[in-house]
Amino acid sequence: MSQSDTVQRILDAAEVLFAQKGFAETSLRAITSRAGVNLAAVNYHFGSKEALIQAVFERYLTPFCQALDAKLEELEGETRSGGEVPLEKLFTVASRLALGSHGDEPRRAMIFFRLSGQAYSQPQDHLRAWLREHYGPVFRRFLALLRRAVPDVPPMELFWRVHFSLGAVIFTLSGMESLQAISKKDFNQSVTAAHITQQLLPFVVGGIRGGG
Amino acid sequence: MSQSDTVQRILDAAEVLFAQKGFAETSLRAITSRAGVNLAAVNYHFGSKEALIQAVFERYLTPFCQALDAKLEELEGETRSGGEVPLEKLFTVASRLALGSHGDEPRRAMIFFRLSGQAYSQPQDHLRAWLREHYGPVFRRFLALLRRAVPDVPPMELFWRVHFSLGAVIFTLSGMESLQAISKKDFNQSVTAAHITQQLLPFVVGGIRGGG
DNA sequence: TGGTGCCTCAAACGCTAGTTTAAAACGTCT
DNA sequence: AGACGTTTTAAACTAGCGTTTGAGGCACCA
Repeated sequence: MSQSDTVQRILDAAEVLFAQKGFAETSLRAITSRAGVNLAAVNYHFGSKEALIQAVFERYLTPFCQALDAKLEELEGETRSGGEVPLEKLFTVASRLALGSHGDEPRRAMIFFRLSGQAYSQPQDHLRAWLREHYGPVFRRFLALLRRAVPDVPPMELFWRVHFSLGAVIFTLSGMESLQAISKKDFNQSVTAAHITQQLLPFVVGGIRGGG
Repeated sequence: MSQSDTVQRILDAAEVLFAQKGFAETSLRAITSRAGVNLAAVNYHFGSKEALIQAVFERYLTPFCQALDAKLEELEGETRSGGEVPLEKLFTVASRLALGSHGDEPRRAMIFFRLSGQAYSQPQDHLRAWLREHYGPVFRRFLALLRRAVPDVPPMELFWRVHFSLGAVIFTLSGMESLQAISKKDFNQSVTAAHITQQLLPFVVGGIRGGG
């Protein structure tokens, strides 16, 4: 078993367990047991539990943000010759990337949204600060394109509405499995990632534009 | 120190600390220390930490849900003679009640929204199930009025959009203090509860109606 | 005054957590 | 084959957790 193998197995196990039970409620013993590695391996390879949490985020977020950044640059290029990117297209691009930029099934995206939800509801802002520092620029780039897509919405209100949208996405996907049960019971219809994003798009677009 | 005094002091301390640091990260020792009572008092008066968490929710939610239920009944009465309650009015009523049904400043509402966020991102659905069981009927009553306010939105989509809205609210108010910092820096404008709900209303209304 | 419930208190219990240690195993190069 | 840096292993350590215990305090009524 090579080094990277152990590291990857730990990351895989941690990703799933953190999403399932939260950071505090997931013990290193549970992670290493699931990964089939020794308990001490986490502290050996990552240094601490906190560092492991950051590593889990980094492994997912870095490819996604690189892909998003490239795509946004492409879109900026298109609009340099006048016009702006439609609101729907911006969100479609982002969601398609979030769901499929890793080559694996969108199940991982779900797992990761759950993680994000827990990161945000976490008190200590170590993690939040770290996320903002590392991935803030892409977010601001997205926001700039957004501003040109809805020029009639004042920047201040747009800022808030983007956060509202983020909340809708993360919160919903965080509570997926319970919502899945409700939805199945009330509407006899199961829930897929594609299905949810399909529902999300009109809501977010309507919300950003504002109503009333 | 009378009994109810100790109980209330524990609830006060727990409410703040749970919101600040989460359920798992808040120890009974921290709670009793802040409350100025003995460690064993929690297990004596509430039985367990889990029961204390439920008690915190109950103390807040019961008055709110009673007030909301009464208000909804009143609205139903108005519409019995034909017509339906406008979307804006439904949400205005709900938000006003959430912010002011306790006689104290809306700061408590913020604390409570943080709690809700943590309850939802929590893995064990003991709490979620308990909340649903106790306060589900009011929610369904609200949903029924909503359905009549936007008859052109299919029930399935409305169901999702309501959850998206809930997510927007809880997520935003959960991350308040960090958003406060950003907003102050970028827009030189501080953030109040009234201000946020004012921003939320058009977003939620637009989102529920849907755009695109 | 003595007894009866309710409450408080300091101390301890059992347990699990993250982390550390030192020896053993492994792979690689001379 | 032997030495060396890296990785794995089992075991222990320290700390903090929720909970329990039994003695003590306090108000109230006979």
